[in-house]
Amino acid sequence: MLEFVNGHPNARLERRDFDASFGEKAFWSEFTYRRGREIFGEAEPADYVYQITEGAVRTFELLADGRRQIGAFHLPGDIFGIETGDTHRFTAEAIIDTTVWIANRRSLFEGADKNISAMKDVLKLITRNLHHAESHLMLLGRQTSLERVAAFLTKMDERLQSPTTMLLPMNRRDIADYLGLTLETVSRSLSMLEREGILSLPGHHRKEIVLHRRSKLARLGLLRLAP
Amino acid sequence: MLEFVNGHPNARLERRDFDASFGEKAFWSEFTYRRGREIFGEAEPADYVYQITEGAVRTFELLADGRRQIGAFHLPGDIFGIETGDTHRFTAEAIIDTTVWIANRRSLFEGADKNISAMKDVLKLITRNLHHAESHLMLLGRQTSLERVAAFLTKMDERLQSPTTMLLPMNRRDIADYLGLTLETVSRSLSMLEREGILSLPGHHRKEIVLHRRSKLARLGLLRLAP
DNA sequence: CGCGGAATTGAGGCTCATCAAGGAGTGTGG
DNA sequence: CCACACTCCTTGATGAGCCTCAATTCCGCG
Repeated sequence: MLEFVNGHPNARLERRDFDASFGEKAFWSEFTYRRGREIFGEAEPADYVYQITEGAVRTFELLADGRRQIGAFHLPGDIFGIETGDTHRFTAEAIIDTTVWIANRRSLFEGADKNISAMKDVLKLITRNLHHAESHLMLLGRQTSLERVAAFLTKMDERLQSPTTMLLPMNRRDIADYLGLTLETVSRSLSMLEREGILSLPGHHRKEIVLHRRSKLARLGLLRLAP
Repeated sequence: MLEFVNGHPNARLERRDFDASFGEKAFWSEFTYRRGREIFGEAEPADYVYQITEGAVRTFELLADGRRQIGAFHLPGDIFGIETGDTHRFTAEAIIDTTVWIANRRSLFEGADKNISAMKDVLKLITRNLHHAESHLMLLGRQTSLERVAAFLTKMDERLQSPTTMLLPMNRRDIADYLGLTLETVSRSLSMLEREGILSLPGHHRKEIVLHRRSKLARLGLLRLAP
C-alpha cells in the first residue's frame, strides 16, 4: 500500500489553497480508496496527513489473536493520520469508498516562519484526539452496553448534523469494536432502543436510523456537556 | 481548594532553573498535599502545571452515580495538569502524601521568543498523554481482567525501574478504577498470579509486590514493544 | 438461482460484578 | 495495656450482563 501512496498514481497533483486547519498553502493531492482498503498500516512511516472529503475511515489496533479496538471513526472534514513521531500507531481503512486529500507532512511543516502556526495546528489536532480518547476511556471502562450504544448514536447524530435519517457508514462489527462489545450486543441494544420507541431502523440493510427521542437517548448515553 | 492554591501558602516562591521538560527558567514553587486531598477539580481553571517530586497522584472522571474512571497515575518526575484549553477535564487527587512543583501556566508560556520551545514541550507532553490514552483503549475495550492486571503490573514495574520489591502507592480500588474492573476482581487476579508463582505479595498491607517472572507477566499483559 | 455478507434473534455459558463475611493492620481513647 | 472503630484486602457464594454458538432471514451479486 505504501508504495502505492508514495507514487500517487491517479492523483492530480496540484498546488491548492486548502481550507483546512492548516492556514498555509501546501501541496495536497486527491486520492480515493475503495471500501475495505487499507490507507496506512500500523508502524508504517507517517509521511502523509489525510483529510476526508467523502466517505468514512476507521483507525484501529489489532492484537495477535484478532481482537480489534477501533480508536476512532473519521468522517468528511476530519483530518487523520497525523503523528508527532515517525510512524503510525494505528491502521487506517476505508469503511466505504472514500476520497481524501493527502498532504506530504514535510510540505506542511517545513518553512521557518510557518513553524509557529503549523505547530499550533498540530497541537490543536492532537489535543482533539486526546480529548476524544480520554472521554472514550470512561465509556469503555465504566459504561454498560446500552449506555455505550446510546452515547455512540448521540455522537454520530451530532457529527452528521442531526439528519432526519442517519445513514451509518460502518457495520455492526465496526460499532462493536469501537464500543468494546460484540456485534450481537450492539444489535440487541439497537433492537431494545427501537422497542422503546427511541429510534427506528427503517431500511433493509439496517444502516439507516431515525431518532425519535434524542434527549432520552442522550440521557441514556450519560454524555457530559462536552466541548 | 483552588483558592488555597492561588495563594500558595507555605510555598517558598523562588526563581529556579528547573530541570524539567521545559527548557526555560520559570517560576516554580513547592507545595505538598496530604493523602487523599484534591489538587484540582474537574472544570476548574487550568492555571497551573504540576510536576511531582515525591508521592503519587490519580486523575479521574466521575459519573453522577459514582462510577469512576481513573485516566492515569502520576509518579515522581511526571508532569500533569497541563491543558490546552482553559479548564481541567479531570480531577486530580494525591494518593499518598505528595510534593509537587507548581508553575503558573502563564509564566511558562509567555515571552515571545520562548513560544516555539515552550510549544514543543507542550506538544511533547500532550502527545505522551495521547499515546497513553490510546493504548489504554485496547486494554479497556478488549482485554480480560487477568491481562489488564498483568499489563498494569508490568507497566508499573517499568516506571518504578524494576525494583526488587515494588511498593504500589495506590489501593485495590484505585487499580480497579484504572483498569475498568472491581477491586475484588483485581484482588483475585493478584492471588491467581501469586498462585502461579509469577509474583509474591509478601507485606501485610499488600502493597508490596515482588515479581518473579517478569517475562511471563509481560506476555500475559500482551504489551506491545511500545516506544 | 445459489452464494456470501450482514443483521437479528434465541439458547446457553462464562466472566466478572455484587453481596457478604472475616482477617489483619492502624489509630484512638480509656 | 486493651477495646473499639475503621480501612484495606481476601475469599466465597451467587447472579447479571455480556459473549459464544447457532439458526434464520434478507439482501446484493455473480
